[in-house]
Amino acid sequence: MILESMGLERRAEVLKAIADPSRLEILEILSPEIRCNCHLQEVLDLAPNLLSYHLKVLREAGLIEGTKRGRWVDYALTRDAHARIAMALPRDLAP
Amino acid sequence: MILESMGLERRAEVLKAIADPSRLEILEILSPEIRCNCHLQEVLDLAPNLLSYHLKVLREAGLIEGTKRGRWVDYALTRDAHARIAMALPRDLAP
DNA sequence: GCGACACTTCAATTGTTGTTGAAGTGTTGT
DNA sequence: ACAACACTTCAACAACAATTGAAGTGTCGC
Repeated sequence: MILESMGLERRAEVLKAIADPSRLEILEILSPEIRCNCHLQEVLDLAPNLLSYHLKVLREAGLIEGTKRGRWVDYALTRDAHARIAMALPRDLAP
Repeated sequence: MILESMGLERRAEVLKAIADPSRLEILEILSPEIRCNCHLQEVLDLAPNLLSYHLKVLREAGLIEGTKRGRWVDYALTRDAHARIAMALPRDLAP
């Protein structure tokens, strides 16, 4: 995907993905290191299926990706998570 | 308001405020210069009351402020709009 | 293979947000 | 004062997102 060509709608989608307390927390847990779903489960106090839902939202926004490892799934930030967020922010208002 | 003490909920609120195509556009119009509501009206193609609604959301997030000038209202980014957005973003994921 | 396990998906409900049309507030010009 | 104007607020509706409980997929150990 070419990040430069993100329209307003797509940018809003990325921002919506991070505009939720649980998902903010997930991103911050994943920011320094890869973590399995089970670890998120312990830390976050969410129903398993609800956690799955939030992970899906983040996946569809292109911010995280999961790789299966046996019964578990290891989640990590995508390589361009930073860039996607940067592109989504209002121009000249990024930190 | 002490920006450092923004909890997850409050941070998510700020992000929700900017996670909308119309509001992204408003912020970018306001980013270089102060603009009256009437100008936004012309540019944005939104019903007047709907524009008012979106401006209110941005106001309540502390990102813009309006000052009355006769029949019009001049809107501008707040001094700490940048900082609020920076605080709201997931740590270590800001550009 | 079978049952327990870890997670995901589905369908249904609830809760929030965006949008609309009508009424309200205050300002300008006559 | 009055009417036209610029914007805001209100109440109602539609669209969307979050949450729940139940069913589904695939993996591990016996």
